[in-house]
Amino acid sequence: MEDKFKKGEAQIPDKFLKPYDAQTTEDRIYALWEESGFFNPDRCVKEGVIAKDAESFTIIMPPTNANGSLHAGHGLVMTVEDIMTRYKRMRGYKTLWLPGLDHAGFETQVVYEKKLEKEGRTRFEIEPKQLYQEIMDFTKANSTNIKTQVRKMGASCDWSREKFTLDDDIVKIVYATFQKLSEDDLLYRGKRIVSWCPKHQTSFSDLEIKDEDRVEEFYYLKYGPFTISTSRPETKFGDKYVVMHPDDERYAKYKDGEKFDLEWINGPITATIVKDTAIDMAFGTGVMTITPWHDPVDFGIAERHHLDKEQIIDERGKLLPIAGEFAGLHIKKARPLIIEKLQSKGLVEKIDANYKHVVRTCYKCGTIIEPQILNQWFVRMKPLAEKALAIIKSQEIVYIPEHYEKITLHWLENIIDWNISRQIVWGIPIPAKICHECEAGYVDLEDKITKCKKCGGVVEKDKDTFDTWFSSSQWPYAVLGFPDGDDFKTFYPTDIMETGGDLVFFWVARMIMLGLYRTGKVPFKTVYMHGLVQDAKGQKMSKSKGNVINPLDLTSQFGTDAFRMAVVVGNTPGTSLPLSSNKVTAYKKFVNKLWNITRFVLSSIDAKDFTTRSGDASSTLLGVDEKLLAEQKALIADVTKDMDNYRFYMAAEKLYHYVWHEFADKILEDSKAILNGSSETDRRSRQRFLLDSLSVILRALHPFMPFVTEEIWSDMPIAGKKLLIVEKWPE
RNA sequence: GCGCGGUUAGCUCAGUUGGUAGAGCAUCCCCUUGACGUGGGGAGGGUCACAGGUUCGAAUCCUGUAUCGCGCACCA
Repeated sequence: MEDKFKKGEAQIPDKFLKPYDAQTTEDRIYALWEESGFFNPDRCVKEGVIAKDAESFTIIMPPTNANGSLHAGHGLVMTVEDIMTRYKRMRGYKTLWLPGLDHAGFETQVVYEKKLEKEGRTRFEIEPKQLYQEIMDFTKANSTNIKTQVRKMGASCDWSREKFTLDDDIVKIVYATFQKLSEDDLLYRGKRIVSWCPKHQTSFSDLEIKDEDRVEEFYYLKYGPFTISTSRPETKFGDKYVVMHPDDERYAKYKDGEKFDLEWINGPITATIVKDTAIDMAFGTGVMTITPWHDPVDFGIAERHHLDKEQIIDERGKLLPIAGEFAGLHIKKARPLIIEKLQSKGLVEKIDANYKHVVRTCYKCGTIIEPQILNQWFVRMKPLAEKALAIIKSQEIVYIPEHYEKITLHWLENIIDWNISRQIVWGIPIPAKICHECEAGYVDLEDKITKCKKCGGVVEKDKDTFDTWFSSSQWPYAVLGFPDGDDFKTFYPTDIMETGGDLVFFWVARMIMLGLYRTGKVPFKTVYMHGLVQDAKGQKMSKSKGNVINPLDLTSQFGTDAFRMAVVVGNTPGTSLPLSSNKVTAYKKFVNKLWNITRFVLSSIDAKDFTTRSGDASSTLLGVDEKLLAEQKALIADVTKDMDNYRFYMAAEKLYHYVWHEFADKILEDSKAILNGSSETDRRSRQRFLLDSLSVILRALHPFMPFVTEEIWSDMPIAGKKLLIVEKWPE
């Protein structure tokens, strides 16, 4: 090894004679950053590395679900947001990246229920209070784990400001919003048809429903003088209204409100004719019977005509006494038996076995959603959506990529009221009282109401909890201490909301609406949607497919810097990203390349002669090096433009290409001759250029590869240097 | 049905106001050179899905078609 360096005069640190060891370096460097306090913008100002009057730059980290460990998607989030944060910090902004954890109501409860299932237990046998405590313990245990993992990713977020969605101050703000919505008549409790999952025993908003194409049997049944059709004969017990279009000439002789008797599943009934324009004359026979309790369209018709509504199926999916001999049977088992009976009575006209239609299912367990009429809290969305629409159209909030704007506008224009009640224990309890007698509900933050204002009946606490998105949609202003906190004044509105495209309605649109509603300002100026991480074959990662990549496996194998480069390069916002270990390997080689470039550069100079910064009197560059410097400056300017326009994939690739194929392959190779040459001035000029270039490269790569660059920086012979994390971005 | 995307080298994808098609990986050939073999030099490989249109000029803009995704809404 020694003779290789015989011509270099300089002594280089021993560590450069060995390969870069990411494992031991990363934890050490992260500890160094944390001790420095530079993740905290206040500390940066205090230490004099950021100007007191500097402009602020804020990213609120999407609160991580505290119910498991990080997956590859989190790895991408942490990487992209850290790149933005480190870049802005180096540009001199008062930079805040605020981390948080989400109790993730339903999601966490589902995870915990699976755990219970494995232990042979079920949530329905556990006292709500105990269940809450168990899940809280589970969440806390996971939180510690997750925070360690976020650190592993190199996230330079301000841990001193970390928040949890169940923190007292957050809950207080969520409650205040609930009350304000009520005062502004934007909140109501209503007996409305909601989407109910019979397995999870809770209602959902329209977003938690997944449509699924199915081929099923479609039954044509005789209903008095009519033929009706249905895919769900098990709901038909209580059907006593037969509906047709008022303009349908085939049925012109029947009048609205006319009654007639007929033989039905369990005996003779009296039916009433209803005329409604919701009927599609071209579909089936143009006649249908309705089940208002279990179908949204039927519910609408019943509401318009003030018809009776009867529950047929209970919360567990079993038939109620109205089903007569079938009562107590699960609908799945009951269907063939009901058809059998109908056939024996001669009421089945025909069965179409290949009926294609869409079934609404629970997005989590795939169980068929059973619409039910329930008393729930709803937020009137139209007025909130209108303000959001205006703001988005005025470009006060910019979407990257752009097309998410159109998708959002479309959703907002067709928005329906938001059911925020969930029948699960894990969440923020709804601060309201419900009347035992008449089911009226009252917002009651101070626990004062004791009697129903309508009927005088006894009231008790609402047992439901908020939809977790109701609290997370208030996250940006809640975590900053709205309305009086200093942070709120300094850092709100935030600059960027960086998240996955799958949350565009669930979270982003609702944050905009509630942010505008509570603070009168947008919660963020830019929405940046990263793509979903897929496996090497381009398939979505899922636990059931077994192709989930744990980012920590990759970082421990290849180093965090390599992982970060792999998820950034080639990842344009909004498109999905296939991740393979091949790609990570390629960037591990790049880390090694940078390491060896340093080894060459440091061994090429005489350190004691080069401890000053560029621009120093002794650093006059000769023509060739001046030209190289100009090219380098052009590259950096280009990269800076990419950074400012959120084209990180491009910035990273350009730097990679420059460092490897320009600086290493050409400049370093050419340098060998110059450094060996007889001209002292040529040699000095080149040495100066190499050292300055390495300084520029390290600073430009730092947001992408923070660990290895910081580690190398610590050995750079530069006078008055600080930690690289707070050095200036090159210009 | 309505809406939003994609279709570029074997694979994964870039291509920033229209100006001779790019990268990484893979393949093939050559090379122990003061750092790095986790390296260096070089090569092959694309009618930019298809058809029209605008233009001096189109991967890029417009129209249509095909095809693959995704989202939303639904008819009993």
